[in-house]
Amino acid sequence: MARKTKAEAAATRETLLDAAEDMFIAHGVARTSLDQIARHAGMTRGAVYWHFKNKADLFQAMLQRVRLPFEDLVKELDDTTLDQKPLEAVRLACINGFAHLEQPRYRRVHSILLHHCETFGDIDPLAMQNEMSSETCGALLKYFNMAGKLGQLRPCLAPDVAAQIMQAMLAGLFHDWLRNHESYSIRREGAQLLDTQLALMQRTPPPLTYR
Amino acid sequence: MARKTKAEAAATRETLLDAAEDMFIAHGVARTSLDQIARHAGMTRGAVYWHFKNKADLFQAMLQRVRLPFEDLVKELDDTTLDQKPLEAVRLACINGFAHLEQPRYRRVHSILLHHCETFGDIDPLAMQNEMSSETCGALLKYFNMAGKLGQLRPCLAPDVAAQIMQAMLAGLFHDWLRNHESYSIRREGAQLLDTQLALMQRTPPPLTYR
DNA sequence: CGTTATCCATACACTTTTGAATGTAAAAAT
DNA sequence: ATTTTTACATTCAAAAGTGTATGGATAACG
Repeated sequence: MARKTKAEAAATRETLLDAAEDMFIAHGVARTSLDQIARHAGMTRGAVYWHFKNKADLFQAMLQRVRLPFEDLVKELDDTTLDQKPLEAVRLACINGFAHLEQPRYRRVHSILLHHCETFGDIDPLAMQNEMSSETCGALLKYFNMAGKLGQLRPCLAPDVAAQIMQAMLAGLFHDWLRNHESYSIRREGAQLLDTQLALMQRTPPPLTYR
Repeated sequence: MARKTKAEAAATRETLLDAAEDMFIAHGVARTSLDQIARHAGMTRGAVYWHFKNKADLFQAMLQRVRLPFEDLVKELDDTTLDQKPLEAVRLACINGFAHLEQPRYRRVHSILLHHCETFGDIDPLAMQNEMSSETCGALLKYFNMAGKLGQLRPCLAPDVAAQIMQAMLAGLFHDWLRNHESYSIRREGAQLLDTQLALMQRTPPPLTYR
């Protein structure tokens, strides 16, 4: 086989990861062999074993293309006036997250992580989910604590419970949407649920139209 | 091998299913072979292939031991005074569901279904999750509609949105707890989140202690 | 009491997948 | 210009898993 240039080699690596996503979504991680991935990318297993140590290594490389921690979603907003409006910061960060998730690559990889793989090799998707979950909940707690101190939460609502509720709702919505993303848009549905929930939580809910 | 009595044969069948749960939890469905299941049950693959057609058949048999639709959780309450208190019906049904889930077998099988298996054979866990989800959401919608008609919901809260929010929160809580059930009790945490959420949703929230 | 169907172990053939070894033509380094 | 890596394809050996066929002891049945 003729040697490729550095750029070409990097491109084939990406091609392999794309093919892996395809196959993982279609048949699950465990049920797709490295040969199937290579064939779907128009190559052979030689290419796979050149770029990746094994299946787990390829899987990890695939995940590293889509990291998005909650705090980064907040930072992307870059709005200093949000310091006095923590609930609005949460809202915008979530909406920003929804927008990210509608990008095919993000959606697909997260779908694989949550719904199309189980523990294998040295990688544990459940541990990753726990990390994501606790990190999100911690960030939410920070903002709800601020909201509590600023008197923007309803008095009957403890900040930590608010954070847990919001975390659970987002996770549930996330899971549900990933299971059938073609049936609705998470930007629209998510925004509606999010706005309603935040309206229920804050001290003086603005008049939301019942429709 | 000597033939067993009918009762003994039925017992070995249960033993095999128990062993399958163990191995599925420990190593995932795809990564456990029928031989590993048989050995863990103190038998050989002959027993497995006698009682089940193949791995998918065994998997389905395992699932059939734990069905619990939301409507059944309501029926188990058997309280006719609940007709005028739909939100209380939802609350009790959820709490009843939490109690069910703390039974080891229920918890383990649902954990397998949600976190330790991917599509294989002719069974599709995602389709099952969609069924569970839509069924739960439909039941919730029924009760929130009643609550709406009875004027027990806050005016800014549309019943269908309320059902979706509640469904998402329950699903998220469910997923999170199944990932680390040893770190907290879903009966306690679930009840707290549930009560708070329902208090936020109903028209005249009772004074909840901030603590 | 004799026959048969059951319950499970054992053995065998087959497929799938993996990891490593080898080959090779061209890009890069010297 | 020569040498050395690189970027794969091809081939090979080994392991693991599956489904089936067969055997054997005995419970169940008439």
